[in-house]
Amino acid sequence: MPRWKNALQTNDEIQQLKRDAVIREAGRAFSKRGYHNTSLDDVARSLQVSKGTLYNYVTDKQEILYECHQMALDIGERAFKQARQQPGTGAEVLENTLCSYIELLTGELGACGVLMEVDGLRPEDRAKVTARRDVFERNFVAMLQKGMKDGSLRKVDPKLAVFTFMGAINWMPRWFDPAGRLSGKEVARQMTDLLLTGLVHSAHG
Amino acid sequence: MPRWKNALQTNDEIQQLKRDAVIREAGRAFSKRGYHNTSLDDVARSLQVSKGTLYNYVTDKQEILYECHQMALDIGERAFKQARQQPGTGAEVLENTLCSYIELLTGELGACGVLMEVDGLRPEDRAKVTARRDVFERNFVAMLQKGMKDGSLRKVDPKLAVFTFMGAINWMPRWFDPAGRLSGKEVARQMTDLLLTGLVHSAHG
Amino acid sequence: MPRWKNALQTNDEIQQLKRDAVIREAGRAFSKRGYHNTSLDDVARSLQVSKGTLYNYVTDKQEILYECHQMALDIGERAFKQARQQPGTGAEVLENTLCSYIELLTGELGACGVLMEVDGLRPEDRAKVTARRDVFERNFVAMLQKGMKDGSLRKVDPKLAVFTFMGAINWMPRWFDPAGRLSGKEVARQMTDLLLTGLVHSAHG
Amino acid sequence: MPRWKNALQTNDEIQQLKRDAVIREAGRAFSKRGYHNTSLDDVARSLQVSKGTLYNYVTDKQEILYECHQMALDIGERAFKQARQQPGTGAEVLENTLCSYIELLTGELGACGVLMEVDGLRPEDRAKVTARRDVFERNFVAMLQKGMKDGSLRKVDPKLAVFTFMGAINWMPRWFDPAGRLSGKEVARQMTDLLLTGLVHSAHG
DNA sequence: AATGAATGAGGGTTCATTCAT
DNA sequence: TATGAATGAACCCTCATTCAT
Repeated sequence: MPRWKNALQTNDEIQQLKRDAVIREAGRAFSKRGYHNTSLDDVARSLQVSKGTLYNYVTDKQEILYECHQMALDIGERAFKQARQQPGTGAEVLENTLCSYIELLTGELGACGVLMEVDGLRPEDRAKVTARRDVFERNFVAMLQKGMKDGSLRKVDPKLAVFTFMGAINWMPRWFDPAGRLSGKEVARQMTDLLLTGLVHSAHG
Repeated sequence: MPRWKNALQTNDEIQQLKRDAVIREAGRAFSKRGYHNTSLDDVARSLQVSKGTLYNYVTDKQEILYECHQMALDIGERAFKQARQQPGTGAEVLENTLCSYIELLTGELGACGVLMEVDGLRPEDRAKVTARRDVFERNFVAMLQKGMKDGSLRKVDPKLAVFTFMGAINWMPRWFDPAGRLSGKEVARQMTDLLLTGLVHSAHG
Repeated sequence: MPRWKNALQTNDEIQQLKRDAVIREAGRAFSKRGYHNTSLDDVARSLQVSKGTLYNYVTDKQEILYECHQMALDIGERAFKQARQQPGTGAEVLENTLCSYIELLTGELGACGVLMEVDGLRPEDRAKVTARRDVFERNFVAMLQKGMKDGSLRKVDPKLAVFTFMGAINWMPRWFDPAGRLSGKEVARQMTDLLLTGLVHSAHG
Repeated sequence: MPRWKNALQTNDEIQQLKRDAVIREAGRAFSKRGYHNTSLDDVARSLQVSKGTLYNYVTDKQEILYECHQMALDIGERAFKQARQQPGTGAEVLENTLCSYIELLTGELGACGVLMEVDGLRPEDRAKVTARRDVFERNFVAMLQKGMKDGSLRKVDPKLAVFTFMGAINWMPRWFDPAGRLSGKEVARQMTDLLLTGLVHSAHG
């Protein structure tokens, strides 16, 4: 049996944890102040290490941005997967998805605010990110269309609805305060309600 | 009678027009790519002049950003004023306001996307902008509360609702294409409907 | 007999007068704030013309500096010539020279302060100016040596004395105010006295 | 006992030494060619580092200028303090002061020539420098007046005398060569003598 | 692995100079 | 001749990145 019951992580794991910390902290800063507004000195200072140290864990700033995009997309896809596993009308699935997504984002606060920073990516990364985001948006659109088909959602322009929702959500890092009046769970619930109730077809029934 | 029926503008007017063009073009670029992502060389190239020429019309980059903020706030206030002059329930007033606001923004496309770039402002400008934006947000909140009082709007957290709306709206420059499938007027109508119907109390009647 | 008794100047004369005004005004500004601290916009504003107009009278900024140097050297040489025409001991000649020089400089206030700005000159001009200045300094040194020979001046290092005098004089534009307490003539008298006789009281006992 | 007898400097000391080197080198260049004539590229080249490196030690060019002013004023005040500690007539005190001041300046060659570059300072620094310089000049004037009162100095306009002395001294960086014919100490002695006793021979008869 | 000094490219800004009117 | 808009080079400054220790 391993000593310390494996509570001591291997060097590789430690490496990975530190790398994650860098990306997470950078993501938080990017979200709040913007990618170009944030210097790696800022990030290093937050982590109480020197700037050079960051380069032990990432190759450059663009890589950090890329990883942030991946994290944000991971979260979105996770929300989608979770929701799809539960049965229900299109409206119910959408509600679950949005609520999960928002709550997850309030937890990983850094991740979502970078979604607008596509220009900072290096071309090959941008292609990957854009492709993945397109899939995400198409899935989102499809989810809405399914709801419209089963009658649980009003018939609206699905793209416009997706963009509207994404805007409302992506704006969150600018105002959400984890230590504030409303918890992440509460914000997720209320915001979902706000966005959705308007969409539920029966509202006009 | 003046020559040319005054169709020829005076030098001062030309100056002003050029200055406006600079601010508008810069605003467009700021909105799409972000303030720090946009170099004045980019802006100058768009206008097909040299970078130095810009300085005949503005004192520095921060001033451009400030003017963009002012334009965006002007638009918001104009929308509020227009809506307030018409009678109606709180819900109706809100609907008019949102619809006007969104449509105006699609026209002045450059203006709205800068609203997140507060850090780039010089301190005294930031104070002015923040103050004005606070007034704007308070008015917005008050408008919601009035609607809740008269029963035309559901009772929700008004601040959260305002932030949600602002997010949806501020995201527009990232996807709206004036030459696209939907006109500005159409987008305004549909988006307002989407955001509001969820808020109308009667929806739950 | 010419019409108007020649009170009307020819075009060439007007040209020349304007050119002089440019150089004089620029010299004043260079003296007070330094050559590189002074933009041609500043000079143009002082003359209430536009910057472009200056180029009708001078080919570039370096030429203005060159002409200022020439003016300052003219003044120095004039002072020397005037003094040499009067008989007297070396001390008396020196006194006359210094006094004339200082007073002339207070009149042409712009000219003297540029003497330190040698680096701004274009190489060929710098060579000319340096050569002429060297002659001036050698004449100055020779004048001191003559006074030492005829016993009217103390034996000191003549170069050091010349540099000391030049420093005291070249510093004047930084503090002399034509509208101030002391007139140019008064300053010239007192400063000459101070430099020649010294500050120690007992020296005259 | 510390290793190497502390001959090895700490990092902080090295930092400080480098910062001093930057300021000193810049001061030398400013003195010889003027503040605006000197680019930081020039200074960096002199120190054989890149321009960006300078910014590890100073915040900006204006700070360098400010520190140069401080150095020059420090030297002046040190000269005053040293002289005041020794008894003697006003004339003797003045002689000691001038001699100390000049000699100190020949050592810190860079420092004195910047005293004319007040416009380059940022406003708050300029206020501090001006205030300190005013104190310096008032002390200087007071020293002269004391000498006039005790009869050891002639009665002359004390302000004019101070300006004359300052001009002679501030001009030094333009001609003094540490490797030249006269040492700093020698120059100090002779120049003080010249300023105090004057050039006229008969004064000592 | 961590540091901090050094580098160099890029962007904002000024200003001498040119040019069409 | 006078104007003022336009240009482009030069400079200050920031910051991502590298490297010796």
